[in-house]
Amino acid sequence: MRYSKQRELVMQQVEALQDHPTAEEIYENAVKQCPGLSLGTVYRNLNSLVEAGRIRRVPIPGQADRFDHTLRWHSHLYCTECGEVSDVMLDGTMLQGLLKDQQAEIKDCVMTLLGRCPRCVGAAEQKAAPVQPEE
Amino acid sequence: MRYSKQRELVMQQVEALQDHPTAEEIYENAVKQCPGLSLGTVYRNLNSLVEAGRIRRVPIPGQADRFDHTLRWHSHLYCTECGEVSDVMLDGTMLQGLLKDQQAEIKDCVMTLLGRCPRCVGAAEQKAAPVQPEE
DNA sequence: CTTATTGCAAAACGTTTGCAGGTTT
DNA sequence: AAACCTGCAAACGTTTTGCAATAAG
Repeated sequence: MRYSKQRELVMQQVEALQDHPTAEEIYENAVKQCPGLSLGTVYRNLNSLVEAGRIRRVPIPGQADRFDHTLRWHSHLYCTECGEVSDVMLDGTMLQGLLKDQQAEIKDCVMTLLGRCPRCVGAAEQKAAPVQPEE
Repeated sequence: MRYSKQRELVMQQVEALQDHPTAEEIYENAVKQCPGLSLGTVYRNLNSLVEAGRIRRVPIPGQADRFDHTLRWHSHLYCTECGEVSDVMLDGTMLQGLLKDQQAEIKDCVMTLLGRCPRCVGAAEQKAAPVQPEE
């Protein structure tokens, strides 16, 4: 990955705006320091930074993705009242307690695991070729 | 909620297609039994069925929402290889073990909790009026 | 008869992409 | 000079919406 002023600026903004900004918010702040910057470039750079593992993507169901400078594993609480997204430190054993938490009022939990299903893992073991490989 | 042929058909399809269908897939199957049905109507009915608690929405990051007839709490595994979405029975204490599961290979976990953050819960307790209430 | 629901088409939304020109190495 | 990166604008896929017509209670 080659250096670019725009990418470093995007990286800086994700670090500066600690409140899980959207691409749009990052753009609005970054364009002040780099007039002419385009939203498309912000999206492209967010994608490469996520791919490079320098930032994390935080998908909020039904809304624009948000981005997070914190790399360590954690969940997010989207407040259905004020719309704020806050960090929730969570490592498995804490989940059960969390769901009964007194402070936050958890109404629902949207969790999607990404990985390979048992069928694909099994297929790879046996033939080193996956079931229905795609793009 | 008034009865409608289209809504019951959508409900039927979500129950029949157990593999977490998208709105598009539900439409393609339903239109066979109801020529002239429109995709907009399918979306509208999926929304009211979710709101009524008769079905569940399953958001897959970066993809179209899927829908699920199972109401009890569970997570979903989106296989990054074959694209299939399967159910994962999961109740807190199982999470830690699951993340080290031998069968499925979990690469990432996208979890968003929905609820009210401590600030909003606190505000409601004190003044019975929330911080920045919205729609 | 009143009002929810429909089909249609247009638009909204977040995001990606093709291209021609500019920047980095 | 080669490859990458940019701005711009157009296009994308998913979902929502305004409207006049239809169907349910």
